[in-house]
Formats: sequence, C-alpha cells, structure tokens
Amino acid sequence: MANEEIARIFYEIADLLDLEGVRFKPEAYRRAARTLEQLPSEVRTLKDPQAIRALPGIGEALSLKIEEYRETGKVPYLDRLREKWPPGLLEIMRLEGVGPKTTRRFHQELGIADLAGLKAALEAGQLDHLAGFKARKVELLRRALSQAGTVGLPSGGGRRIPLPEAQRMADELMAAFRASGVPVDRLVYAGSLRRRREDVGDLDLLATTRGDPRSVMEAFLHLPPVREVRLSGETKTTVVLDGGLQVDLRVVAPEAFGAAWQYFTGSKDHNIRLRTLAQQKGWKINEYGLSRGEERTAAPTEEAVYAAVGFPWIPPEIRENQGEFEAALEGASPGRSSLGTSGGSSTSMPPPPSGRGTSTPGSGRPGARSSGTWGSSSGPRTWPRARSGWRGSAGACRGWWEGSGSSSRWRPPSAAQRRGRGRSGPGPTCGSPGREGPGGPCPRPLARGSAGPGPICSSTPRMDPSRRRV
DNA sequence: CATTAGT
DNA sequence: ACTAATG
Repeated sequence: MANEEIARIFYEIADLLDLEGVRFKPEAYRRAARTLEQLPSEVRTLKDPQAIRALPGIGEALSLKIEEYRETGKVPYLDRLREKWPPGLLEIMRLEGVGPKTTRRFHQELGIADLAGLKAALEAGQLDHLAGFKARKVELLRRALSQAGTVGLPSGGGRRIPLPEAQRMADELMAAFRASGVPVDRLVYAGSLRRRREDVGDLDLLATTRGDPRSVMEAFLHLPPVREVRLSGETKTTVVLDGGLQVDLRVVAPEAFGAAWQYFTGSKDHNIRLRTLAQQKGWKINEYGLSRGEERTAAPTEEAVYAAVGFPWIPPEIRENQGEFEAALEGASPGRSSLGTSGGSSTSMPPPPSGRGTSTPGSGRPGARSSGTWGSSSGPRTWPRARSGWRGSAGACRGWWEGSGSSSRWRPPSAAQRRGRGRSGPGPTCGSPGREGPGGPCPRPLARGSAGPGPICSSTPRMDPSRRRV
C-alpha cells in the first residue's frame, strides 16, 4: 500500500511498454512513479482519492490504477503486460548498454528470454550473426553479464551510496585530479550530489578549461582509482572507479560554465521544465549557453541561465520540478502566481543574459550559497552585454568560444582530427601502446580485439556539428 | 543514422 | 528538452 510499491509497479509498466515500443506512455508512468516516491511521508498512504489526481503527472488513468491497486491489490494492466513478456527480459534490458530495442531483438530473433538464455547464446556464438553485433559489443555484453551475476545490482549496474560517502569520494577524486596538474580552472561537482540527495547513484564532475579539453580528459582517465573507461569523447567521459562507482566528467569552456553547471546539476525533470519554459520565451537552453534564433549568449553563471527565463537563481537542493518554479515566481514577483499568464507580459522580452564573467553570484564552490535572495523579492538584476557568442550555429555547440578579448579560445577539433585515422590527427586521447601515462596502462572500455592495448578512446568523433534545424 | 545514455 | 559517444 505504500507509495513505493505503486511506484515500483509503474516503473515496471514503463519498462514493459518500452519493450513494446510504445512511445510516450513509459515516460508518463515513470514521471508518476517519481512523484509518488517523492511525496512527503505524511501523504504516503494516499488516503484522499481526490488529492491523487492533483499530483503532478497523475491524471485520470493513473489515479484509477492506483485506486484499483488499493482496493484489489492488483493492477490488471500490469498483469496483462506481464503475460506478454517473459520476466527475464526486464533483467536483460537492465544490462549496461542494452536497451529495449536490443532486448526485443534478442527475444524475437533469437528466442532469448532471460539472462541465462542470453549467456548461452553468447557462448554459442549466436550473437555474432546478429546484425550490428560485432566483437566489441559482444565483449561489452559479456562484461555486463558477468557483473549482473555477481552482486545483486538493482539497476543500471550500480548501487546508490549515501551522500556523505559520495561527498568524500568526490572530494578525493577532485583533489587527485587537481594534483595531476591539469589545466582546469574550475572543477566542481554537480548531479544529485550537489542537490544533496540522500544517496547518489554516480558522481558528476564539471571542469572548465581554456586549453585542449582532450588533455583534460586524458589526465582524468589516468587517475589512480579509475578502473574502467566506459566512454570518452572530447567533452564527456564516463569512468568506473575501483569501488564500482560511476563518474561522469564534462569539460566546457569557461564561458559556458553556468549553463553547464545548471544542466549537469539537474534534476532531469527540473531541466526539462526549465527548458520548456525557456522555449516559450523563444530561448533554447543547452549546456553551452542560450540561443534565440541567430542570437547566441554566453552563460558564465547559473543566474544568467535562470534570468533568461525570468527566474532568480534556484538552490540546487530544490531543483526537482516539485514546485520550485512556482515558488520562485511568487518570491520574485508577488501578485503573479500563475505561470501560464502569457497575457500582459507577453510582449516583453526576457532580459539578455550575461556574457561577462566578472561577477559570479551563486556560482562559487558548490557548497556556497549565493547572497541569497531566494524567496525574497529582489529579482534578477541587469545583465552586462554578452561579448561573445557561438561561432557556427546551434548544434555546433561543442561551443567554441571566440574571445573578443584574449580571454578564451575554445578550439574545435580539426576536421582531420575528427576523422581520426588519417594522417595528421594526434590520435586517440589515450595514447597508443607505449605511450601510457605514469599511472600505468591506459584503462579503456574494452580491449579491442582481445589483447593488447589499443587506442582507448576509440572515438572517431562525429560529423560536423554545424548543422542546425530551422 | 539509430541506439543508449546523461541531466 | 537537448546533447554526447559509439557502431
């Protein structure tokens, strides 16, 4: 009867619908599940049927299923779905790197129904004949499978760890990173750690640099506690530490710090909400800054991001899309309580966000609180004019900033480098055999082939990002 | 290009 | 909502 139980049911329905290839429902169920999980304990029993439908993300259909469950202890909808799909498929789908599409192919093309079946097929070499399944992917699968066998990994391959412990590890890792002498100027943590959730599933680190992001990535890969590199590109790297904890690092130009920190701090729901709100004002927000049409604006501080959408800086602890936007509006402009009022102010444009990096309120160390106008009536102030913008267009965001001064030069990878193999490129971030760093051999996602160090970051980066939909 | 993953 | 890495 607890909310947790219903949430779990909704999650399972979502997974099964994913398996079916259904489009929007899964996310709807997950959203509902998340709000159920986050309900304050007093409401945990969900006594008031009326109140249920008022909850965010829960409408008629879902509230009915909750009612059903409360009265009969069953949700027929779930039972029907369960009959269609063997339960083992869900475990397969939870393997690292395996999603609904792949799972369904296993099932339909090879008749695989559970982890054991997958393992057998793998050993029998059946997977090699599956289109799109080559040595590397098979190897990835083997790893994922072996991990799934050992510890009872609930999902995503990792257990969550308590905040204090996560904090300790983050601090140590950041210290080690700094000590390695990389040219990062800012280095902060983000994600659920910064939001101070009770426990966190992974660590999210953000660094800025004016130099070559790839050298930053490389230094990171060689940190002592790094056991495995899941993936590594020029702006984003994912590793797994010795303890099994996953760490994501993103590297951006200093001008994008605010936007990136905001993005990386989340929560996901908060970000989606913020971005749709921005959309309504004509802005597009991503981790590099803001854009409106051809107009590009830097976001060196988080405040600049929120200000563009008409909000004061919102403390990380409450960025869960659980009413913080509404609360912020009330605080910022008492008298207007509704977000949907496009009425009177529809003609006014959002204030141009900042492009100057001099004052950085609310963007100090993660622990630091901004001068704290949260809930007060002092809204965002005037922002200095941006002095730099994206070169190229949105989508070309590997945002290369051109300092109009001498401030920043965020260099794009050259076309030659991006195409990789060719003549000139400096090659993979993590050296070829023989060029391992001091920290020992270069860790990498997998041995390519079966033995011998190969290029770690096999990334042959993508095509020219300067293409944009209009 | 599609899949997976990330906030 | 919007982006990155990868085969």
